[in-house]
Amino acid sequence: MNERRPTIHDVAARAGVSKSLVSLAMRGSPKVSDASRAAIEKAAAELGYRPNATARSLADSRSRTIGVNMAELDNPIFPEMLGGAHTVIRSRNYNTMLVSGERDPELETMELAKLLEFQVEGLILISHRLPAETVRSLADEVPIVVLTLKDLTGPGIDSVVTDDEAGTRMAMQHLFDLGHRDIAHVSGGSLEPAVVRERLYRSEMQAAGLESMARVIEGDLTNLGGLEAARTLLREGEPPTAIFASNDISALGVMAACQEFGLNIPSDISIIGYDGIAIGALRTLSLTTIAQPLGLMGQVAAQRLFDRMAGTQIDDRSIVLEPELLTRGTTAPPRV
Amino acid sequence: MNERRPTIHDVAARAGVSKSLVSLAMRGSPKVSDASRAAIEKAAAELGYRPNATARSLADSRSRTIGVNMAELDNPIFPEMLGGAHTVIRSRNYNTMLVSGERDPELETMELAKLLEFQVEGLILISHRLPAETVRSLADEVPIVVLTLKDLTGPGIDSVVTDDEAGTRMAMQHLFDLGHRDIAHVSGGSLEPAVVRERLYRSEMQAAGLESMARVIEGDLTNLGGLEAARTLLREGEPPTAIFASNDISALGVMAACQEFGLNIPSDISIIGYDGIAIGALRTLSLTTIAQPLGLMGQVAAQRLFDRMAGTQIDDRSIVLEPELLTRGTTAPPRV
DNA sequence: CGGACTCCTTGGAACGCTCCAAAATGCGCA
DNA sequence: TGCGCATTTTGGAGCGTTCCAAGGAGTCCG
Repeated sequence: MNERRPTIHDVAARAGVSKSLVSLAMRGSPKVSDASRAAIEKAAAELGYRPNATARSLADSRSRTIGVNMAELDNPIFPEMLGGAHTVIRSRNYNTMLVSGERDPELETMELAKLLEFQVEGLILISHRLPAETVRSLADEVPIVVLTLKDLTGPGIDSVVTDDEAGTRMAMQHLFDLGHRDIAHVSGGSLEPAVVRERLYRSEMQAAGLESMARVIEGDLTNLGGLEAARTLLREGEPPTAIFASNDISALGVMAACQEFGLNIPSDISIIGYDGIAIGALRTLSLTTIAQPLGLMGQVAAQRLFDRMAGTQIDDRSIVLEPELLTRGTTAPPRV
Repeated sequence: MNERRPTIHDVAARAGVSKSLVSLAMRGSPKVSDASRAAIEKAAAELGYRPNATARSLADSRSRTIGVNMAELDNPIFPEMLGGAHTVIRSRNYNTMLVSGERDPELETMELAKLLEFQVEGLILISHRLPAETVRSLADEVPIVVLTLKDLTGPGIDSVVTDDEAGTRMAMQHLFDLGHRDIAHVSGGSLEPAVVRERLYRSEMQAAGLESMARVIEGDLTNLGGLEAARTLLREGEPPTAIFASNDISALGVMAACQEFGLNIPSDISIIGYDGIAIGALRTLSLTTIAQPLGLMGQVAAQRLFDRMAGTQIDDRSIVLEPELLTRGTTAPPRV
């Protein structure tokens, strides 16, 4: 491997100028004469010089790095959001430092601490399991944007979510429009978006005068959870004509259970999910769903962060994006 | 937001000791007396002191950071590998800096340059589009582990792959064992693993005396590519009894095409993929496949990198892991 | 009671860069 | 030729750590 890497001094010596001038030249300052610039560039190229970003960060106390936390890698909505954020971060010439807390709050706290030690200038939490208090205290040191959860507020904290109430209404309306009345819901546990979706499911059923038909089976936003929930439901007796699942991967589990019970989708039973994960579009699955603009959410989150960092005085708030109904192959009118 | 962050000096002043002693204490040196340690810890806690990793990196010229490049986020095998690598990196108390070149060699080169400026101590390339020469010159500055491609060798470069020849043989053997003879292959373009799989498909057909039945339709490792390829194949006339697709996401496209043509999977036609992506296990899909140990590959890659960084004198080489046949629901004996 | 240890503690240099005030250079013009 | 001004260039201080050689404080023993 290499010996010591060339520094700005080496370049300066070789080009016959001072280190300060090299520094200026490397950053493209207009103050450098053409002759000097040429000499410096030549020397740098010959030496294979690479600026040391660590030293630079220290000197001007800007790390040009954004920290991103992703609690779980296995639900594809998170990598999709990451992709969006990443694009914006890169376009600003910043770097992304990624950590993952693996759903363990303690581990997560440690990982975030490391990010702060690296002087990240902003933090994006793509799903997290931290107590609100912890997040608030982090926000004291660096601006934070939280994705998918809006209940968490405080100085320096923004959130980017989609309008889950509207989305759920769209899902229910779609089923109502098709003629469904016996609609069950596979819920998603106690995380905020799942709670909202469940609440709206109930209120929509009620508003349609179908209160008595409302059935909620407990799921957990995983494929297996959806499978088990749907099995439980279908064992109970008369299947509903449609199932609204709290998210897409659990909807896929629901689909599997229906097939196990010999139900044809969508002719015997309709299924609608929530999220709009890319694989749902696979022809093999063709899952009707309420799509969140996942990539866009990531982008907006990053943009917001940069706004904050620029010091623009802005209110802490939730940015709410609109979901969209993607009508695909798993929903149809109920059998008459 | 915060004012100036407290530094080691502030802690020292408050605890009534020298900055050097604080430095020692922060790193848990046994040389510090209990009394001093207690005082320092108290002062640090009161001030909310956080060590500055940037300064530390500069001082001891170790960034404790690994750079990871991921050319594409959309094939789920890459996040799965990332997860594995991530676990190991974290367990060594290192950080992960993630970049993505979006399949654009030029962009990729720039992103990698940034990583090097940040003084990453090692580089993991989870898929990349760089010319061999570029990678070799990077390897001159920092150890590199390349995932999924083994043709790239050179000083300081390791690779982690699975045995694609063995895997393809397993796939073909599985189909032969079921009684298939008319087996087609949806290929995957010119990237190394796809090329190997195609070559082995041909040689296995030949070895089984089925040379004349071998049919290869060009795919590109995407869902859509698989769909189109299978459509082309099925339009041609008599469908094969089985299709071996070069990877899982294209296999899912193949499945969709078969369904379009009214073929029942697996009773009319068997399909086998390659990779072992998590969603293939979804009950709804139940894709038979040759699984690569994706998470493990990431782990091994990271481990290898740390071995290198530790300076252990080791040969440049490919680490070859074994694939595994996952018999699921898309393969069965051919209709007689 | 002095010296030799051991155990703690310390200040200063160094890491590679940016920032700044000040110095050097060049140029036009009287 | 000399002066003022704009343009380039420079050395030194500083960013927050770690490392190191050296200094102080005890302790033990002869």
